[in-house]
Amino acid sequence: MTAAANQSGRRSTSRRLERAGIRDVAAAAGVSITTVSDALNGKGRLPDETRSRVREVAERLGYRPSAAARTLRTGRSGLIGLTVTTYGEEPFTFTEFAYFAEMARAATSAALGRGFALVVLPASSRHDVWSNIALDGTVVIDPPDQDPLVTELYRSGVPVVSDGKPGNCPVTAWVDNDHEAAVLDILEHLSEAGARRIGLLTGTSTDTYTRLSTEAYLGWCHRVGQEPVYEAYPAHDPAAGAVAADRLLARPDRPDAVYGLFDPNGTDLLAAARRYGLRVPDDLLLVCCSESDVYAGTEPPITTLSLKPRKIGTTVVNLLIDAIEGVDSGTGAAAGGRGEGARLFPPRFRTAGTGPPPGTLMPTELIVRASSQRRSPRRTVSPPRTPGKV
Amino acid sequence: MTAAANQSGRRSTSRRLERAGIRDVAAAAGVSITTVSDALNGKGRLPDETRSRVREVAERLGYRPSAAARTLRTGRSGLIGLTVTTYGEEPFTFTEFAYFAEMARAATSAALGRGFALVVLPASSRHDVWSNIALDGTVVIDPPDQDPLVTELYRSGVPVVSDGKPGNCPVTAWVDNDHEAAVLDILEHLSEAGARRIGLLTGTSTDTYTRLSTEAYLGWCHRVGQEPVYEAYPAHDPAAGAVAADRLLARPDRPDAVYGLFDPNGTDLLAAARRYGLRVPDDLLLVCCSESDVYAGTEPPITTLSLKPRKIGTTVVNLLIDAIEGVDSGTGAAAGGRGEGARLFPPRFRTAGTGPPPGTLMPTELIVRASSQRRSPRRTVSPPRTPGKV
DNA sequence: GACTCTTGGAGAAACGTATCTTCAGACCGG
DNA sequence: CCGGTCTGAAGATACGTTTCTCCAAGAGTC
Repeated sequence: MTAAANQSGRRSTSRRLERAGIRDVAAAAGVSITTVSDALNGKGRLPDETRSRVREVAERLGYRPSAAARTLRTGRSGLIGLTVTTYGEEPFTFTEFAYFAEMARAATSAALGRGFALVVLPASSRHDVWSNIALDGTVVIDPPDQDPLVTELYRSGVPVVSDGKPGNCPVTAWVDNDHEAAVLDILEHLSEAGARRIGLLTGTSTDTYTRLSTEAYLGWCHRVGQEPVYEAYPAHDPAAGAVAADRLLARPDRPDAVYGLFDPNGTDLLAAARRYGLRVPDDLLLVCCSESDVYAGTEPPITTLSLKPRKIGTTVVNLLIDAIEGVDSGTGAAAGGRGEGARLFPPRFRTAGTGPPPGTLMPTELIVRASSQRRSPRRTVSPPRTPGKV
Repeated sequence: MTAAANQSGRRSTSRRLERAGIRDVAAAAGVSITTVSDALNGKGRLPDETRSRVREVAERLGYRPSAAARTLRTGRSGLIGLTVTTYGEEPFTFTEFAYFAEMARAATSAALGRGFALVVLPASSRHDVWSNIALDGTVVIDPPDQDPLVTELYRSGVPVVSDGKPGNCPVTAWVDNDHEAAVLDILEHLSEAGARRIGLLTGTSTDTYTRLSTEAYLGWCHRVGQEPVYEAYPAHDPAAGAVAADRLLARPDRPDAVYGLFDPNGTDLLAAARRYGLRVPDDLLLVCCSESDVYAGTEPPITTLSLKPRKIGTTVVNLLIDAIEGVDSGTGAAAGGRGEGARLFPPRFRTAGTGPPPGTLMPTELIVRASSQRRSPRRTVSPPRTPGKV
């Protein structure tokens, strides 16, 4: 009795109803484990006849390779983390704003298309959950400065791509909109529509989006010679947004045009305007940043800035997977092919060419509707800003 | 030279920069890997001194246990699949409707609280992606009849809990609203507000929600003696929804009250009413099913039915994890502790007590606003229907 | 002083796959 | 007839844990 036969025999007596393993397939097909593995994965040198026979047997037995074993062996899980930011008490904002929802959807779809699946992981989740999952890489949305999580992941060799230009933490790559350009575009658009004093509804948090947008506004005010007129509120609190919108329109130096940085600002501003008897767009021009199409149906329809979350999600995931597959093939070839000599120059992961990580800027889209035009409404689209490496 | 020393020596010379493994920790702490494992996992019998020393060394080396190895050994990945339905061309609806978004958020949060993470997997995704992931269980949203995916998962021993009463496929458990009761509630509410002829805006798809709701409406019409007045459209197409809303109000037998089954119906109906010069609620009473709070701010505010997706998401996940942990401890004890004798009664997974899978009905909430009341608006909440096992 | 318990911990066997290495035989030119 | 190449496939090892089994030494007991 050979060792193999003994093993398979022991298996079959001690556990009956378990899932079929590769050994069972091998035994049933009368070949070795190696042959089964090769046949199923399209590797090795096997005649087509053997290959198809093995496949057939595997199918018949309902064989499903163990993902865990494969991951352990190959070092690849096919899993990508999707980190979502946490605001306040609520577990996480995920889908709080349409932006996240759209972005996550596109990211999931893009990942799936390349054979990866997404694991949703709030940044606030317990460390043990994080480290209990074999991730090939991580997408992180708008990491705060010095994010310890990102830093640890990056240091432990997991590629990290961020949506939103990262502050101080090292990432493999990042993707963001050109927020400054977008804000300047809008301010210019409002000025052309006749605005004399443009106000801003912004947030109190320190994420990149809020910061860059606000700075762009303040810089523009300074250049143009307008006194800044803005209200800031905690963006995660919708009720605070309504209050802030009201406050903005109640000021003695009430603006005649407002840009709101967050999704629900449009309706809030509209409601506030109504309360103060302001007609939009006649007395007040309105633009807000939103991915929602409800603003096409409001009275009047409101001009919105889209950050194109779908494009961003897709790009982020593709960059990440490029890094995952690139890293692995690169070190694999260098370490495997060379032998002892290579030790003099230990392969550095992703550190080759130390410099700022490559960033990509994505164009935004201004969807012009009635709320920001004093003349007849007409729908235009801003020319796409050329995306470029930075 | 002991075997262990030899091994660790070989390791350290051949691979320098790799992550620290449990062996490295053991060597550094001067103990065996068993002790390290026990110390870190709180098992075995070890004095606190040893435990803390090992923990400290592990911390110093930045040791992170390999999730893949752990999963392979324990058979548990800590991963739960979240299947989302696919409509039409788009990859998947996930977050298309606020319902899904809320439900997914609650599910993620609940899972995380119990140490599990969620993997988002469209039902349409390639089979190889599914089988490449080690899932401890799956949440499936509104599975169609005879869903092959669900059937295979269930048969291969993976617990499956569905959101939405499943048609013909076997599941471990399911959770759903009492859609029939909810619709009857609304029809009654509208009747009390003075409606003489109630119309329905429904979908053409065959999912449980659409089917049960429509049937409840038709049954009610039959009982009350009203001729049904409804329009159906493909729910995944927002444009078709607007058209259907228009069509419904353009009919010669125009209803004086409408219930819309899908989220955007409220605004669509409002717009259509405006087009036909109908005042809400004076000429037309309106209710729609939605989780969005934009309907609190419309003119007039619209009464909505909430399906309480958060509760459903939480419940679904908790049921699933209960099943996961229950199953495992059960078979583990039976198979491991008994030895040969147990073979006479092979452990059956989740089949004990063959009958319909346990279902849970969750109460819905009717948020009454101005659109469905002819008198002064007042905000009430329907008494929670008693949830019960079926 | 022989005995049982208890404590602290080591050894080694899985878990199920992928892959590196080896090997037997067929084929082939000289 | 013989060394070499090519084909088809088997053996063995490693991936990094967890856990079952077992052992040595000290503590208590009669």
